[in-house]
Amino acid sequence: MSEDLTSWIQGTKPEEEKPASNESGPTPASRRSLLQTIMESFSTESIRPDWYPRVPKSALPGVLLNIEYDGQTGLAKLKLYNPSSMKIYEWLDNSGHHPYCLTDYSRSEIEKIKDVIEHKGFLKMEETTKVILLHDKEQKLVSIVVRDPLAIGGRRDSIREHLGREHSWEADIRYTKCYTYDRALTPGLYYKIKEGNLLPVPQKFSVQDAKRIRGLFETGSEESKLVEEYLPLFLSPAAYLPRLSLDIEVESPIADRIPDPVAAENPVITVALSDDTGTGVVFLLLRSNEQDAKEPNLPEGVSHKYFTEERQLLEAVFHILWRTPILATFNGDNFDLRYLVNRAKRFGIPTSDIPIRLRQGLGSNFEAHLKYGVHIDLYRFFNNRSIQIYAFRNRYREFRLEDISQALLGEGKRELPDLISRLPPDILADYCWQDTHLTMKLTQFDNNLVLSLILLLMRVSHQGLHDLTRSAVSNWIRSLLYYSHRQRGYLIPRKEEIEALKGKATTEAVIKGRKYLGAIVVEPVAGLHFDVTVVDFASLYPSIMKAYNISYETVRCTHPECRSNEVPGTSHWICTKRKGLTSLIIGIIRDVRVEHFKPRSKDKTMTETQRSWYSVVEQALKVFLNASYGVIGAAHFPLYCAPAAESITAYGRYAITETIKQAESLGVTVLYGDTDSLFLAKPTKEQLRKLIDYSEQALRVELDVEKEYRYLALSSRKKNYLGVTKSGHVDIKGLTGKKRNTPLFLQKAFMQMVDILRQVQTPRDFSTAKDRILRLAREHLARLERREYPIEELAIRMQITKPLESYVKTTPQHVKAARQLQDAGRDVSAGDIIAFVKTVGGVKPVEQASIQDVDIAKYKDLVKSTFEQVLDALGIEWVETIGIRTLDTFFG
DNA sequence: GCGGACTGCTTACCT
DNA sequence: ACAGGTAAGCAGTCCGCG
Repeated sequence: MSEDLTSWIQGTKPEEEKPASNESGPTPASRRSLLQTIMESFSTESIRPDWYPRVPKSALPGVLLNIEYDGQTGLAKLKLYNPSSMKIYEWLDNSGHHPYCLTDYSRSEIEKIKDVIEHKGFLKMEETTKVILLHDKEQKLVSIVVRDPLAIGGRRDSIREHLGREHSWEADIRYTKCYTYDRALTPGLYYKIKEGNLLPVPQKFSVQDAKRIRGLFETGSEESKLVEEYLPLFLSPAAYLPRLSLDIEVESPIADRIPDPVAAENPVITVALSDDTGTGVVFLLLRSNEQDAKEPNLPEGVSHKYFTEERQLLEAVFHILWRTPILATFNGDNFDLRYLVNRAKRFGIPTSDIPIRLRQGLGSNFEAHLKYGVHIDLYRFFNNRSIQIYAFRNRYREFRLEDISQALLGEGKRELPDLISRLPPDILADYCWQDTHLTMKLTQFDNNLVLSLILLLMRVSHQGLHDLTRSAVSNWIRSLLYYSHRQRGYLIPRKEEIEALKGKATTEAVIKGRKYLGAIVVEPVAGLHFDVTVVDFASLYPSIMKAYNISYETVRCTHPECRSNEVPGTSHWICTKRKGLTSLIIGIIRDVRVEHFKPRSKDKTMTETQRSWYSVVEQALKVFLNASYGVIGAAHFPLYCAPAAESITAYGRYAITETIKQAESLGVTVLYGDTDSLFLAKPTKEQLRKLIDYSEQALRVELDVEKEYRYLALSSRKKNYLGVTKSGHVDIKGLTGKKRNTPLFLQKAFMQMVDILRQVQTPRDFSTAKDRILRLAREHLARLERREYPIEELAIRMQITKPLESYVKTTPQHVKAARQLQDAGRDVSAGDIIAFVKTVGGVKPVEQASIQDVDIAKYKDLVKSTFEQVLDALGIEWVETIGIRTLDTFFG
């Protein structure tokens, strides 16, 4: 398609280039403030700058941030960001690329379909040859090229409808994606505009890293070819991107009710903006009775400005947003930016002066795009489950700015002394500034981890920032795989084709309603165990995909001679003739992560900056790896293939059961295990080595020593244990005391118990620990009896996961409480966490309850079951803990 | 009319 | 809109009970 771009990525020598462009960019300390620079234009320029859009014939290198479709010209539009000048440039496609789809009809057959040939968007037909992976053959197809994306799909009379779905391929890929893949674009890397053309800017990166990574793969292998494509993505430094953050406050006369961003009925009273150098500004609306307001006390570098007219305040904000290259908000998509737009409309500010474009996203979500720059809504990014779990290891468990910043920054929001509407400007300024400041800090902590991660994920998935930060991991993987199909000339199959050819799963899941059998959880040996070694398979499922060549096209392939290559425990077989694409890609990512980036991210001989970069790459790759198996087994995924997913878990079960057998034959007792891990009782070095060698040789998966416990407390419950490592770190898994819905008083009591256990060194120490735990439990039961805890600490906090009215089968307690809140006039929507207490008659929302309402007996039961999970494992009976005599007192 | 046994629903967790 | 497996608590149902 585009020779210049692809050839560079394939590794031909890039043209000479000055190195300036691939520096990480000026750091905040050494450059001028972005916000200040923008505000200097206040006096000389109008709201919307006359230079917008900036579409130069030649421009400094910039990071490719976004790929959009320009409705006016009907062309793909790229946004590039040059960090030194802090300016965005646009580039419109000049290659004549057009939307298209593929069909198996011949030219002459198509000519008979008048609705296609005479379609107003129809341009031309082109013959092309594609590889059909499902049938391992080549096929001639016709590409139908059209003027605009809607001619292909999205309307009732679109071409794909006239061809018939079963005769059209690749007809539901968004045009911006289609363009990205065909032009081999990598968002997150540097490009430049030269004489009107877009050119990649080669990045210099560590020769040593490149050499080491190349060394992981056999010369001439498919892996070694593909890894050349990946090297620039993994190794080019992430640019430092100057940026702004924003937060607004809106007057709201009713307590507990968030102002409606659609109606936008109430005035915007405060807007705070910050840049990454710590420079900030707070705009304040002075209401009539506030003319002698107290001056706000803001940090150095943060100024404030009063407005008496709201319209002027909005216009000042818009003036800044027209010049903002990257804007970070927290929930700006659905609140701040949306509110600003709708509020501006009420004032009659012309649309052409509003720097924000709102778009309906999935569900009830809105998206707010900046017309000039790009907008990251951190709320949406942190809400991404893969980011929460894999990148941030579940460090935050709720998604409010308060929770996330406390967890990641150790700093929270300002406390509100009163309703927003009743606060004087100086307090509002401080409150609003803090939110803006936290939002900025979330993009900066750990060496700009969040932005670097976003850039890496953009590169690997070949998606622009806007889509990347707003879509889930299945989307990222889909994009990665579609890109590879296009690059290699493979036809992207339709979902129905895969299902029709491969069929359904053949095993039966343990859980009713699931599609196939999953992992094995070993029955724990209840009790206290000293000196336990945990071994686990490194990235088990990705390793299996790699080692056993599992992809949608290789499972149940069409070659009769492959049928003998059976998957244990299933009726499936795997291709022996062709390497699967998913298997190839995931295999490379696995090897590069496990063998290169992960060890280096922990290597103490590296500088901190180096380690942090290795760690970013490692985390980004982990996200793709961890989800790669899941998406194949997800029915909505376009490359869904149940037999492939089922084959992966089947090999997983095979690996763990064979390893258990081997351990036992070596004389090692297996105490517990889950999916890819085994807990071994006092194994010797020799036994461990033999076990690790065995899995490598016989199973072709890597087994590593994961950790060593001084002691491990196992109850008879699976997925429940407490282990103390040799270094004194306590691992707690699955225990009630750690769950977020456990009342706070009990979480604290539980942590006190954990602290007692942390100090245990030898079996002898347990009798002291036992006494102390006994006293602890008694103390808390007595305090309950005396109703000493603040009622908030007794609250059970549970999430409403769907709209309240769709709880029709049963009415769980948190839903009862939520309905009471609703009756009292509060909005409750999916995702909200409801805090309630158990009362004698039922439940009450914590806001409506007093300590006297609380049903103490129910809370004692909770204490009992929480403590029991640990005591069980220590061989202590609860009755024994409380003491026979006191039992009557407490449970009489 | 009531309690125990049972199933199903819901949430939060583990890998 | 990544998967399946497990624990826990409660809601709702059925059954037996002179």
